[in-house]
Amino acid sequence: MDALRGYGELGLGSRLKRVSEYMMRETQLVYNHFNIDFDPYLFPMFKIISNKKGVTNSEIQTSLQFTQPAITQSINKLLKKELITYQFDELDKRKKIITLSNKGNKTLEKLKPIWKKIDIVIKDYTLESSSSLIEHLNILENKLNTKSFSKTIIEKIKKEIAQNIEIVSFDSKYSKNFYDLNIEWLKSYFIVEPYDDNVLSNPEKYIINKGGYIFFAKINNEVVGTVALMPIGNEDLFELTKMAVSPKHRGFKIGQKLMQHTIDFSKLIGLPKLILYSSRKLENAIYIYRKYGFIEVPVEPNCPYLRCDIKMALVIDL
Amino acid sequence: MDALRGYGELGLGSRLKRVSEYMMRETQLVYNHFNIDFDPYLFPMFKIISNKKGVTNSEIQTSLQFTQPAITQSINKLLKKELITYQFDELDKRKKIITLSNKGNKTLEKLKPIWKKIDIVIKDYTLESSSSLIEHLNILENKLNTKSFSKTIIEKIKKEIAQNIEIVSFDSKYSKNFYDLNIEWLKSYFIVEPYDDNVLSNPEKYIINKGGYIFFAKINNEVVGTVALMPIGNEDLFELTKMAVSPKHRGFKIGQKLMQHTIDFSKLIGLPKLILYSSRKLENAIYIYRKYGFIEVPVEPNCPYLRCDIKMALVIDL
DNA sequence: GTTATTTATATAAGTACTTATGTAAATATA
DNA sequence: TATATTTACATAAGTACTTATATAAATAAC
Repeated sequence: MDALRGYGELGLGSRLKRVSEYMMRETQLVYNHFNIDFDPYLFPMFKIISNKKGVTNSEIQTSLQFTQPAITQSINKLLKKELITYQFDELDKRKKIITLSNKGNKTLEKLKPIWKKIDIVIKDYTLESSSSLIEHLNILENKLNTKSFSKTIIEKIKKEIAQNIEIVSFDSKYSKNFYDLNIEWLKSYFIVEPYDDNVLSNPEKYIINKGGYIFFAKINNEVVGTVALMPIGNEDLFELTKMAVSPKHRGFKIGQKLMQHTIDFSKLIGLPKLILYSSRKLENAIYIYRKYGFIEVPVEPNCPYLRCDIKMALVIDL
Repeated sequence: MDALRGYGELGLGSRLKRVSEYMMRETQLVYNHFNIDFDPYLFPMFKIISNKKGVTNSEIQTSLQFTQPAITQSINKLLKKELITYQFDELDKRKKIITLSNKGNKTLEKLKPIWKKIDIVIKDYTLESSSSLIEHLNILENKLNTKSFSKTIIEKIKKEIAQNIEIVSFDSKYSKNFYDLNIEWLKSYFIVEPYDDNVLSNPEKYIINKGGYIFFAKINNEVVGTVALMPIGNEDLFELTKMAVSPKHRGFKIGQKLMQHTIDFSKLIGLPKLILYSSRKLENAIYIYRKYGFIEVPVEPNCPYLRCDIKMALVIDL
């Protein structure tokens, strides 16, 4: 099947190239997945610039052993992406002193955790003793064939992020987050009813002051999801509502974390039952509701939301 | 110095690429050195075509795991170099059945000994146990930095060729070789005197029948060099003359092999002394003459060649 | 038995480098 | 102090791939 492997040491050059190109492509997929505008080929240069705080074209060249035009071209790409800036050396006007831009520093911070995981995975794949370089390549390619490099990395990162989700209670400083997170899915799936806008704009008035609760999911201090418990009529009955996750952070099981927290909290304060109104359009949400034990019940005619076509209930085992 | 090395596993992709490109460039230098019109990037494809005797574009593609346009483009390059031919499959008119051309087979034969040496050198560099892929790359790059890959390969091949040089005595079938080999250096360094052309065209008449000897150096049955011993006046005195090595095969110590053989032969048949006429322009030749014990003697005024400005003699220790 | 899909190959344009060459500032040379 | 050389960077064009798309023959679907 794989002719190159059959050629042993003779095919080493072509093989190194193949593995390299595979890893580059896969790393690009990882960057794309996390919406980072970066390019694996720019890694060595970007790393040098970030390490040395002020380097010239030719300094990079001697560090990397690429040709000088390759460095110039990469610098131009980094400039186009606005990740670096430069100024001319005052003593030697030919020299361009290159540093990371603000955007570059921000991107660097986003890249660091990814690089960390890449390093871990490659170490996991390659820190194994073997009797020849070819054998090491075989080991590496076997592992890459079993499961794609990008998938492995992405899953590891997601897992770590999921573990670092923090759930916090309402604070007025989160009011804007509460509005933004909810208006996003409302706008994209339905039309925003005036009552919606009122509640979302004044969560303290409509939820907290009426004895309700709002929780937020945070990753590295960034608010990425929310959910609310709102008392309705009967003192013991609460509606689970206003659940939202930022589009950029979907796929990290943030919704499930919020749901688990809400149920745990309800148990803690002794709420016997939660209900919720939703729409069958929101398949992902319904999936989570069912997964956490919500069961479909008949929708009453005077349902509070126009978009509602499903009602679910969860009896809490106190 | 080498930033990429400092980045460890994280820089693996870029590093594999760097090593691969280095090996490709160096392999190209080896092919160029031996005047073989071939390209290291074409190796995997060419090898498949030569192994399978009749393959299609898509068969190559599945064997190599490159993209299909890459295969089409390489096929076009091989066609341009006239190394392959193709014909359409009779059952499926879309399929191009590709085979090596005559020129391709000849090139393959030239390539095989080079590939053998490349394999040996890479094995020498990489068949070493180590605890990680990165460490293996370090070992390889260290060795490649010590001495260039191309130089190592070229030297090994030359050494082997030098060991396979065969010296044979005159046979009329070598007459044309004798002429061609000598006329080449005569033309490029001097003007061909009528007497030269006569002698070179009729070696049997002018050398063999007069009691002289001609030897030829052969590599794989190809005549690559020659030298003659011609009796002059005195029965015991012979002139070493008409020494020539094909330009393509210079650097393999063929001249030295011919010289050693001539001296050994002279000893065997009891010649006490050899003389030769040459030109100081021919530095490489003079170097060999001195190396094998020839000592400069005064040039007589009636020197047989116009170009002659040096006479040398070797007294043979019988 | 026509139509849709798949397969085999070709073409076009883009990318990340390369080699070759150009330009301007700095430094060495005379 | 004028001129030659070196250094720092830029530009142009080529290469060995890539992705996207086209085309024609073969096969499947209806």
